[in-house]
Amino acid sequence: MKIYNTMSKRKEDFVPLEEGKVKMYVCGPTVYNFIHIGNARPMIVFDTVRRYFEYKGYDVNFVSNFTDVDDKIIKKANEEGVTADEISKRYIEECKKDMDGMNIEPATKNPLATEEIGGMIEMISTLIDKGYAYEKNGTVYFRTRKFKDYGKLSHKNLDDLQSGGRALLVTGEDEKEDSLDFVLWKPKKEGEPAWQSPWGEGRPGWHIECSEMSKKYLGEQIDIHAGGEDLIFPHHENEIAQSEAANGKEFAKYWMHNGFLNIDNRKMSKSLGNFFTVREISEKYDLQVLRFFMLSAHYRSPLNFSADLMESARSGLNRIVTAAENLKFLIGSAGSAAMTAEEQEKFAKSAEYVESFEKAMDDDFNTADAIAAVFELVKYINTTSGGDSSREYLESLLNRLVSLTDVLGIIVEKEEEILDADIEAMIAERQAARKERNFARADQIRDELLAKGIILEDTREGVKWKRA
RNA sequence: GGCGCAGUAGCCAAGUGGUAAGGCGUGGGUCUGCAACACCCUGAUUCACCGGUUCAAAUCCGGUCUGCGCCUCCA
Repeated sequence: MKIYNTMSKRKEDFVPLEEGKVKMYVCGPTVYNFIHIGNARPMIVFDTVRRYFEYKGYDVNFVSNFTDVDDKIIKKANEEGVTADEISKRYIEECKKDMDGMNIEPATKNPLATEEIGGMIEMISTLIDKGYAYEKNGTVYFRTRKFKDYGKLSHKNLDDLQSGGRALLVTGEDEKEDSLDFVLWKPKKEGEPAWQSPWGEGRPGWHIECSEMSKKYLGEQIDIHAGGEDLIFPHHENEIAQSEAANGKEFAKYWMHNGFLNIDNRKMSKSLGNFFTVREISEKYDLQVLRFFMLSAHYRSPLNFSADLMESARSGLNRIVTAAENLKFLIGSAGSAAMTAEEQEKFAKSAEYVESFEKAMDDDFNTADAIAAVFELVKYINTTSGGDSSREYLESLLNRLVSLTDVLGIIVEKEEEILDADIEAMIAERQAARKERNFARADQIRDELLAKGIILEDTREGVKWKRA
C-alpha cells in the first residue's frame, strides 16, 4: 500500500508502527454551526481510508476530535444569548446526524477539547520546562525558532515566513519574543469560558488541543495524521512542533491532506454566497450522492461542486445500486440453487475487478480508479446474470459487489421495505389490466403509485418496484 | 514577494516513458404495449501552447499562457 506523505512529498509504502494496526488521527470540525460540504470532504475521504484499512484486515484506531472551544463558538453563543457549551453540544449532535447520513463510521473516539484541558495544561508545562515555551501576562507562547525542524511539513523556511508574513498584528503580538511564536494558552476575556491553570484562568490555543488528544488516545507516536490541506500550515506544523518538542519523538509517520472543495472553481465562502451546509444538500439529495460525488475524484485534487455534477453523480450511483437491486430481485425468484460449472468459471473471472479495485486503492487511495473497477464489475454483473442464473451465482456476485461498495461507504443493500397491502393490491390490479391489454387503466395505476413515490418496472421476471 | 498545485472528449475524471480507463450526457439500435432498467453501437489520430531529451512523451526537461491554493488559528 502506498500513501502520499505531505512530509516527504512522495508516495511511500505504508508500514505500520505495530503489525496489523493503524493509529489514525483526523482533525475534526469546530462546532459553531452545521458542518458545510467542505467539512464533509475530509470526513468522507478519511472514513474511506479507514474502511480500506479495515477491508485489508487492519485494526484501526480512529480518533477525530470536535473543537468545542473557540472564538467562533463564543461569538455564536453571545449572538444567541446562550452558553458556548450549549452551542457546541447542539452542533456536535447535528454533525453526528450529518455524518450518519454520509455513512461515516463512528470514530473509535471523538474527544472534546473541553474535556481534555488537564492534559493540555500538562503538555504546556512540559514545553515550558523544556524551554520551548514561555509565559507573558497570562499568555503562553511556543518558542518557534527553538524547534529546529519547524517548517518541515509545509516546506517553508522561517525567514520566508517572517519577511512574507502579513502585517497583521494579533493581540499580544508586541509581547512575543518573536513574531513566529504562537499561542498555547490564552488568558480569559470577559464572558468567555475559562479553566484554571498555572498561568491564571484561560483557555488553550487551537493547536495544542490536537497534540494532546492525539497523544492521549493514540500515544506519542501515530501512523497517520490527516486533515484538510489548509491545516498543513500553521496547524499541523505547530502540532508537530509541540508534540515533538514535548515527547521527544517523531509525531506521525504519514501526513495525509485532502484537497479543497470549491464552488464554481472558487473557494466556498459566506461572502461569495456559495456556502452550503451538508444539511442543505441533504434536502435535495441523498447524502449517499454527496459521498459518491466526493469519491469520484482523487482526494488530493481540488474538487468542484455544482448541481450538474451532483446530478451526474446521482445517475452514476443509481447505476451501481440498480445492479445490486436487480441481483436481489433475481435471487428472490432464482430456480436452481448451486452454481453450474460455467457459472463458477464466470464468477472466478469477476475477481479481476476486485484486483483492479484493490490495485487502485493500494495506490494512495485512488477512489476514482476504484470506482471505475466497480462500474466494470457492474457491467459484468448486468451482462452475465439473468432469470436463469443460479441462486448461488447471483448471491456470490452480490457479495462481491457489496464488499467493494462497503469500502467506499456506498450502501447498495437497503432495508427491505414492506409493501402496504393496498399497494400490493394495486400492482395486482394493474397486472390484471395489462393481461387484458387495458393499458390505459394499467398506466393510470402506475401513475397513482408514482404519486405515492412507488416506481414500477416491468421485467421478464415480474414487476419490480422501488421507492423514488 | 515566497512556497506549491493544476490544465486530458460536451461535462466529470483516471492514467505520469510504450502508444488515451471509467462515469454522466448526446445520437442510433435491441428489449418492452408504453415507460423504466439493461445491453449493443456512437466519441480525443490526441492529452493548454512552444521548444528539447528519447527508438518511444499526455507522461521527463526548459519556456509561455491560463486557473487555483497556502504564507499564523478556514476542512
